Amino acid sequence: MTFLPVPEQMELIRRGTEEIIPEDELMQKLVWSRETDTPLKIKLGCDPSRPDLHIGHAVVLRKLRHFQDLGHQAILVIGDFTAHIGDPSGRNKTRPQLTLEEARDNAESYVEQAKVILDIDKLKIVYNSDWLDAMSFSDVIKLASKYTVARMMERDDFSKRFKSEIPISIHEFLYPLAQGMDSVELKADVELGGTDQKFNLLVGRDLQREYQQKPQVIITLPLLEGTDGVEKMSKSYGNHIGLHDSPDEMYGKTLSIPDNMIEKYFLLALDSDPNTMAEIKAQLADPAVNPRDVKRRLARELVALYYDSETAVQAEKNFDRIFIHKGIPDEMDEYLLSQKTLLVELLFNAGLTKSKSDARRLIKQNAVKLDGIACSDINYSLRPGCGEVIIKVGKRKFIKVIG
RNA sequence: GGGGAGAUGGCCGAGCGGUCAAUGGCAGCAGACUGUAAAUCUGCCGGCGUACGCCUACGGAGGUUCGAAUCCUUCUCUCCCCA
Repeated sequence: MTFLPVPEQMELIRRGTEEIIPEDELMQKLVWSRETDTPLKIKLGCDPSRPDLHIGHAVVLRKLRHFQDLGHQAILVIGDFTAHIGDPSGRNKTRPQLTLEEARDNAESYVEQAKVILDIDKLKIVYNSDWLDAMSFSDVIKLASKYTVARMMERDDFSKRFKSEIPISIHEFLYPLAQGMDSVELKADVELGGTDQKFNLLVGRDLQREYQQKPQVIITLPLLEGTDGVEKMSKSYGNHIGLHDSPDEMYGKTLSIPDNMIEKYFLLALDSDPNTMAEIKAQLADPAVNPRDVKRRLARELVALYYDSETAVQAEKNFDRIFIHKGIPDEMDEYLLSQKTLLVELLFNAGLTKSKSDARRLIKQNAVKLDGIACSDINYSLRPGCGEVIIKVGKRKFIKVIG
């Protein structure tokens, strides 16, 4: 393996990163790697407690992929043991603790999804329970003695919670130490993570020093906000664009992001090169260009990235038909009408509303349309023999009733 | 170990023993306007019934009362102060 010259490697590595700490150490490592023809060990920890990947996760996975493309050794650490502890990062509540078995099952699905981004054949996958589970209580105490409470409290999340009198469990202090031990175990050269992981990544450096290793360089990546443009993308906020979302969903959700997120999405979600970024920036600054069109390009390219360009064009067409021309989708679920059914009943049974009361509310609010005509009668019912009726609920829920 | 405060609907946060399905804010949903953007306006926002109705709910379990989210007992959990 011959490695690219360091400056060229650095250019790709820097793209879209928040911080590289310390940058000169990274360059030294790259120089050394090139001279000795040894790939660097790039560590990325993943949390298998929530295995549904979205394009927010993809940001850091893409960075790992960059390193793979540069010929370095990517190591995915499945945090099965740490998921068992519950990472407090970015939470004001303690996360649920999974059993090791649950964590392992989730990990499989995680890797399955990550395949879209990573070169799976060259990826090294390790489970941190392999070494963490083997530690004895006295090992843990010895480890814990290497860090102080004051240093732990430097972490923003902990100090905030402490100030606002929100509980912090002792085991949460152990989380960064456990993650740091992963770096020691792997002798990682570089560790990647979101900006919310900065503290944990830095602890890895400290612990490696304690264990007479060369400390890892840490690279943090910005957190991508979700479709609301405010909270970081997360399934629990309901603002995520899943890697496995259908092309239509992916396209539509992307168009729903606020305009001020367009640039960030091009950079982080699409991993655009500097030339493209300059172009996008210019377009957004140009009053003659409607930001919507830039966003449409974003949505198209995003779908093309995870599917292909043909699918992306189709997704755009579908979108235009449904939302711009107020048409109906090609495909929708069907509901077979076997007997006279109250509309309210039907909406609920078909899963279009979360309860019958909800269905009634929506009908009263003119949100339910039968073949394009709003129905505000909560007593309306359909009977067999009425033929095909397309029911639309709200902006995007459709069902075809066959009666 | 001692003393004090507190646990309310997705979150924050009000709540005089009856008029509380529970003020308000956020989030969410729908309608209008749009570009599934932003801003704005309107309505909804526990479940079941087309209404005045019923059921479930204010940390858990008991109790007082005609009646409790509101009072008492106890349990669980959390925070603060002192040691």
